[in-house]
Amino acid sequence: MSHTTDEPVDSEKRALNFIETIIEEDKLNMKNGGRVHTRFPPEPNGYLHIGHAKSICLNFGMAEKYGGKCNLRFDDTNPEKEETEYVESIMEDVKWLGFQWDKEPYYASDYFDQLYEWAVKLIKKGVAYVDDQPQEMISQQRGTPTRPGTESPFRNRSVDENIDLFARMKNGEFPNGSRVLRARIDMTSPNMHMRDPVMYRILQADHHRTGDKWKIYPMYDFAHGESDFLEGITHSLCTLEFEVHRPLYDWFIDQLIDDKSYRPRQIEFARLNLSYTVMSKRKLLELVKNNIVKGWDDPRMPTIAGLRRRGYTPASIRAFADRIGVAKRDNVIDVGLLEFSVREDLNKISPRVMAVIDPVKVILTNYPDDKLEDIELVNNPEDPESGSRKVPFGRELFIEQDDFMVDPPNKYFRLGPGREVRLKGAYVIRCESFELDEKGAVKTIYCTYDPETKSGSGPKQPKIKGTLHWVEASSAVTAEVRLYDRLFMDEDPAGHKEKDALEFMNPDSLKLLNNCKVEPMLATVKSGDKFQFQRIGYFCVDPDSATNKPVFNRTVSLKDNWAKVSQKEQG
RNA sequence: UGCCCGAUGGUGUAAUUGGCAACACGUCUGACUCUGGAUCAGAAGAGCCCAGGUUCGAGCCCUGGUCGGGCAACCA
Repeated sequence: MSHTTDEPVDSEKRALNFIETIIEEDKLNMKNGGRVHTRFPPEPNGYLHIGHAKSICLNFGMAEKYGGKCNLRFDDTNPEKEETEYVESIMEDVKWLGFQWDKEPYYASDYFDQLYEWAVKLIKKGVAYVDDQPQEMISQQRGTPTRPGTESPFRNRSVDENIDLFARMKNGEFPNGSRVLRARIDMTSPNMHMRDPVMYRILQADHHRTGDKWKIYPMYDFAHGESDFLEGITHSLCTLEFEVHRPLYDWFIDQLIDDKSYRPRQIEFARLNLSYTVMSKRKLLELVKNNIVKGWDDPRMPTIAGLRRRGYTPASIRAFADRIGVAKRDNVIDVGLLEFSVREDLNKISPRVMAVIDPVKVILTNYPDDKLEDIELVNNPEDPESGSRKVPFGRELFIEQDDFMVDPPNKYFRLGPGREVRLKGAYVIRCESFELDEKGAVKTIYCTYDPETKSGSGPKQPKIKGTLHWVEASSAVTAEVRLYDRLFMDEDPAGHKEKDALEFMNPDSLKLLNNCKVEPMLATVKSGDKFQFQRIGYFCVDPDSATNKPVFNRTVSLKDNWAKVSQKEQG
């Protein structure tokens, strides 16, 4: 009963998921020679999203865990929707997630010749025929889930006639849509997919790889199982909606291949749903087309490109995929879990910096006018290797508006008239007075500092509850910060029968802050750089940045207990 | 009136394959803290969709329901 080889390296005897259980059984029984070969088979007609990431992690993960291989295969059987642009973005995303496919990417279109040959073989066997009927007629004859279909009048054509017609379809002798090749199975099958499914349609369209070579294209159902077979796939992992297709795939292979020593096995799992977002390509496309977001890589999008721009790390997405598990029941995963996964990773790796996103000026009335001193700050307390840096400190500073209240409640550990607070890494200051502008907003806060309390070296180190982050005014760099929130206000925006998801858009999903003050070092930051803005959250440099004009995307906020406490107090 | 899946704390996933339900996130306490972060310690929360049956014993097996999802593109 011992699993002879390939025990998972990460030890931790975590329970197996149902797919791992199947794979281990298959290996034990030496099915397909005990090999494990999976594949990730996207259609290049859109950008990958977090749901695909689940599938990618699963497919590549199983191959990795069991010492097998995983192919990247583009299911490009519909030339009307597919483009090279998508092929490239998909490859980029898979690599970025940290996976390497076996050899070169595969394409279903590489098999068009083989598929054609196989179709002819099925015709010769008498299990495929050309149907001259229009689409509507075929669809009508298919019946409904509860009513059997009826047979096409062309179903019993001679093999010769079928061969001839199919060849002429291929040669482009017939207009689009005028004829199809169908499998001859069973029009009364309780499984709709077995009711003489279409195998080939006439489509005089240029294909992104085969150009104008083909006038007919195979349907996904006829290409997919065969592609798996041709690549030696052992475990074909896909989402639940293909469960009812499986008998068809098996039927095709059994008709085509007599030697039963090797067969791919399809295993279906439930697709990922994330709360407060939509996951279908169609809906995501709608968001892009209607300019609700700024593109496929808008940081609010659940696309891989969007998450990347938002500041998510590959490791965090892999950890997320790992945590959500795989099963067959419908699920809606709390976005909070995704957020937890980034925080966990970013907490370990991101340098802490000082940034005030909603600044208010503080003047230290007893601090020398022209003096600037260097304050030494630790880069990342979670990572001793990360060292420290110097940040200027002076008489005029910025702190966060939120960190000052004219009339603060008891549990507010920050600044207010007469209150004391520590400036991170620097001194304890005391608020003596403040000044309001015409609108009644706090304009300037006047404080005194206690030179004896300098962080570390000062003789006085009083216990102070509140510590604030700050930025020295004269050296501060002005930055733009983009605060993102969930795109939808409903937990399951696509789950309403009578309402469109777009009715649940969150009007505040993007908040632009143009006058943020950040420490000098951040003037020369690079796109993609990640930081923790002390006490605020994790931020990532957006490609829109320029030297001295950095733009930061908020990846995720820090957990905020004060927000909870203050909310409770308000009732 | 058809066929195929599924049903375990708020969410997701487990249960050595019949022996009184575990883990993660979340929630709540408390400790610690120059990030109200992190970390650490602890707690609450399901009696496993329902009803029968098999069994000494069932979340795991059987039967019948209920509820949820999928299936009727010349899409994938």
